[in-house]
Amino acid sequence: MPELPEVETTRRGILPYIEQQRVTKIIVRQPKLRWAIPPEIHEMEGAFIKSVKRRGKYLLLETTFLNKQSKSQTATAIIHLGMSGSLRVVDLGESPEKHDHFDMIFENGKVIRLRDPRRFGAVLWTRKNPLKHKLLRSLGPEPLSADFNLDYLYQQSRGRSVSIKQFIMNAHIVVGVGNIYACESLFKAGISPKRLAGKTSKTRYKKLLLMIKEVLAEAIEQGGTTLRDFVQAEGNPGYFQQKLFVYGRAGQACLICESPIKQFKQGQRSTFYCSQCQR
DNA sequence: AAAGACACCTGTCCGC
DNA sequence: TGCGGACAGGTGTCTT
Repeated sequence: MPELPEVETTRRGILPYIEQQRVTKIIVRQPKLRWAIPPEIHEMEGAFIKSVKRRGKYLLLETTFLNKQSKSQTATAIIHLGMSGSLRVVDLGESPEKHDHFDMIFENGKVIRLRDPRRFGAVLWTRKNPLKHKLLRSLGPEPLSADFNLDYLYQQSRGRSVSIKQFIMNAHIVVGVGNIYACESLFKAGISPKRLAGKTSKTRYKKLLLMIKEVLAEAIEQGGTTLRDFVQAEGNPGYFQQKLFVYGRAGQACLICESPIKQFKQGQRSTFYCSQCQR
């Protein structure tokens, strides 16, 4: 489900309900997600949410609490939504449904509920700096930051034999560019997804860089993309799907040149593109 | 180091 | 209606 804009939309959605709030109870109905939810997650009970951050598609809920020796301690819940996960704000007393695996209940009567039918998501708990966690430490730069710039992107691409689409979807190169936004960015940049990363000119990368930033920023503004069941934390759909040029439009006319949008597989993922507009 | 295949799991849709 | 198969927004891990 979620790419970076959906995760950011979720972050902004839950933030006002939980920042500085105290967790009163943690409920784990199904611990078997991508990795088992660790039992230590119950250390959250009694903790205050100090911040709600995001790194790539990982949500970071930093907490402070008193440990058994009554010493102030910090730990962070790391939450990933996988392909089908969502977090929403519900009121205490609302019954969980089939795939509602995890609840964080707050003193203010609000509940943050994780629903994830496919269970590719994760809820982890770390006392270290979360950015040094195994899953986060080797991630590439944030796409909307100044660290994701032309010199960096071009240098990284040299010597790479993968397609440019797979290259920009590699989280060690840049985080947050999933299948939808990879297709859309390449379309807007006029670049064929089949082009090889290592043989693409700096001029093309300049355009691509701008389009990745533009597409992601706009998708965040629109509240994410709703394909099937994505809902924001407050239960509203995202609106970016109304602006998709190629994703999910195989066989339909290109909105620019009217030639049919093509679909094929790259590294097990569907790619959508216009062979006229993208070279 | 880089690239490709595969794994995890459920729901939905399409063709017969 | 039912059934089989393909497909879906992600990404760590294992093998080459």
